[in-house]
Amino acid sequence: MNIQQLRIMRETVRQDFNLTDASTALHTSQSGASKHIRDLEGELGVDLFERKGKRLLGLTGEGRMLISLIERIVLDVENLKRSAMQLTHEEEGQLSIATTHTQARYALPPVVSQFKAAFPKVHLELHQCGPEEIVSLLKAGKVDIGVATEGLANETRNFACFRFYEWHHSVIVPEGHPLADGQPLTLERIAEFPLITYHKGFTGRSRLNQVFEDAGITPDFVLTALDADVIKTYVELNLGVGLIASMAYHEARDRGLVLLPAAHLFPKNTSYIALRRGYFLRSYIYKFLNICREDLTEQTIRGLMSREDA
Amino acid sequence: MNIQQLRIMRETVRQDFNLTDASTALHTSQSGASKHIRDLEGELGVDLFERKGKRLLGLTGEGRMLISLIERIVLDVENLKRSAMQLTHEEEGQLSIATTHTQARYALPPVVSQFKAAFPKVHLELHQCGPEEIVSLLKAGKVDIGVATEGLANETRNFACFRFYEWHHSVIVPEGHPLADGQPLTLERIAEFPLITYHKGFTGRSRLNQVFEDAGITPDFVLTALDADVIKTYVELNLGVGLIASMAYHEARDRGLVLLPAAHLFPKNTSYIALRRGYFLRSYIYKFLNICREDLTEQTIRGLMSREDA
DNA sequence: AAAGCTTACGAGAGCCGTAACCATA
DNA sequence: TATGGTTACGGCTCTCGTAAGCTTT
Repeated sequence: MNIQQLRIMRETVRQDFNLTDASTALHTSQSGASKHIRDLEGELGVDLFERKGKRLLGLTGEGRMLISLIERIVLDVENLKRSAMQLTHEEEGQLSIATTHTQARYALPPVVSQFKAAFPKVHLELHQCGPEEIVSLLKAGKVDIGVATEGLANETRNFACFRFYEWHHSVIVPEGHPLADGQPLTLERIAEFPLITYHKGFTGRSRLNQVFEDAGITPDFVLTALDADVIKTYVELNLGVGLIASMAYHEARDRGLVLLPAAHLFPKNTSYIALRRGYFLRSYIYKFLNICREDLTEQTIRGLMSREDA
Repeated sequence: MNIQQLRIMRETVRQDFNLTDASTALHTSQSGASKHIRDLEGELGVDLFERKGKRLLGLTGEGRMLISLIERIVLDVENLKRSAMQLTHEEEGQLSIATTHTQARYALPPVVSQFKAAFPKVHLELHQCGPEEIVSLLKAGKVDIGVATEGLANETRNFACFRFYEWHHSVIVPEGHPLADGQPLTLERIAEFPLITYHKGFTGRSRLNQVFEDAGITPDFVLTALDADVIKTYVELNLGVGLIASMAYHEARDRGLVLLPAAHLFPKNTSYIALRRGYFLRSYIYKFLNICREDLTEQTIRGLMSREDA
C-alpha cells in the first residue's frame, strides 16, 4: 500500500467515479491510476468499486466502509506537509478569502489592513462572489476563509462557523423625502414607496422578506442589486426607498442621502466567518480570526473547530 | 513521502530514539531506516530529531508538533488494513484477553463459552496476569481486551473502560468457626482473627485496607495470595479467616467452608473491561462486550469509545 | 464513433540490504 | 572497544507513462 494509491482512490470518488478525470486531477496517467486501484483492491482483498464491465459505477458496501478512513489518511498526509511548511515559513504564504461585496467593502477593510501590517509577506487574495459560490469555493478548498451573512451558518457539518459581527438593516432616502419627516418609521409607511434592496440570497435579504410577509404586507421591490453602492445610486435618482445594511452608510461620503435607523423593524443579522473542518490552519489564519474577533485565539479556535457552532 | 518513512519515524520514537531497535522491530535494515528519516526530514524541510553528533537524542520542537499527526496516519493505515481484513474474514481471527485469576475463573467462563458458540473460528487467548501487566499488555497492543477490577479505571486516556459487573467481598471460614455463630459480622470481630486475602493490588485489596484503616483497626494479614483458590486452601487448614470476592465461593464445590456476606462492611467493587482507544475493532470484539453487558451494542460502544468514561 | 477502463511494456526512480566508515559513550 | 548512525553502492522492485486493446454508451 502507498499513499498515491489512497490519493487516487479518494480522487476517483470525488470525480464521480471517472478514472480519467481523477488521474488528470492528480497529474498522472490514467493507466497508472487504474493499476493503483486494482493493486489496492488486491492488497486489501476487497472490491472497492462497483463495476459494470469496465466502467466504475460507484463504491461497493465495503468501499463505503473504508473510504472515510482513506479520506482521513490522505487529508492527514496533506496536513502533515502543510504543517511542516508552516514551521519553516512561518510568515509567508497565501490567504484566500471568499466574501460578498458588503463584507469586502464595509467590514473587512480594517481587518485586512491590520492583518497586512502583521504579516506583510502573506499574499492576500479577496474573492468577491455570492454566498453559494463562497460555499462551493470553500468546499473545494480553493479559499481558506469564507465571510458572509448568508449561506454559511447552515453548513456546520463541513465548516466551522464563527460569529463575526451583528448588524441591522436601515432605510435610506434622499434628503427631503417624506419618510424623513421625523415621524416614527413603520413597515406600513415604508411599503407605501417603491423599494430598492439586495438580490435574493444576499446580505440578509431573506429576513427582509420574512418581516414583510409576517406583517401581511406586500412591498414593491422595484429594483434589486448585489451591493449597497448600486442601491444608493438609484435611491439618489429618487427611484425608491433603499433598504441597506447600516454599515454601508457613510455620512460624509453619502451626502444627499439620509439614513433612518430601522433596528426596531427588522431582526438583527449576523455575519459569519467560516473555515473548513479538518484542515491544517497556518498560524496567520488564526491571527486573521483573532483580528476579526479579539476573543478568538489559536487555542479557542482549535477548541471550537472540533465541536459544533461558535 | 511514503508510509514506510512514517512508520520508521514512529517506531524510532517508540524505541527511545534507537534507530537500530526501530529497524529490527520493523524487520528492515538500519541503514535504510537512517536514510528514510533523512529523506523525510529533507522533504518536510524540518529537522525532526535532536542529534548529538550522530546519536539521536529526542525530538526537536518541530518534531514534537508533527509526531502526533504521523502517529495518527500510521495508525489509520493499520486500521485500514485491519478493517479490510475484517470485511473478508468476518468470522475468523484471534481475540486476546488479559485478565486476572478472579475474572478468568469466576466471571469470564460463561462469557467465553457463549462467545465460542457464536464465533467458533475465532482463536481465543486468555493471558492471565496482574493488573499492571494487563495495562502494559494493552498499551503495547499485545492483547485486545483487558478485564480487571484494579488498574484499568484510572487509565481512561489510553483505554476506554466499560463497567463489567459489581461485586462485594465476603468472609469465608471453616465450618464451626466462631465467626459463623449467627451473630452480626463486624470489622472488629473479623480483625480478632488472622486474615488471609489477596495480594496488594489484586481484586479490590486496596479497598479492604482502606476500610480497616478508616475504622482505626490494624488487622493481621498472615497470608496473602493471588487467587481465591489458594486463600480457600489455607482457610480450610484453619490458618485464618478468608476475605474473598463472593463470586469465588461455590457452595457445592466448597464443602467445609462457610460464606458470611459482608456487603455491609466493605464498599462495592467494580470490574472493568478495557479497550485501547483509536484502534479498529473486529466485529467479534463488539460481540464479546455485548455478551458481557447486554446494553453494549456496536453502536453504543462506538459512541462511548470516543468520549470519556462508561 | 466516442468515452473510458485495462493490459503490455520499457525506461527510470526509488527502496533495500551489505559493507565499510565514522562518531560517541 | 562496543554501540549506534551515516555513507556508498549494486541489485532489484515498483512506479510511471505511452500505446494498443477492449467494452460500454
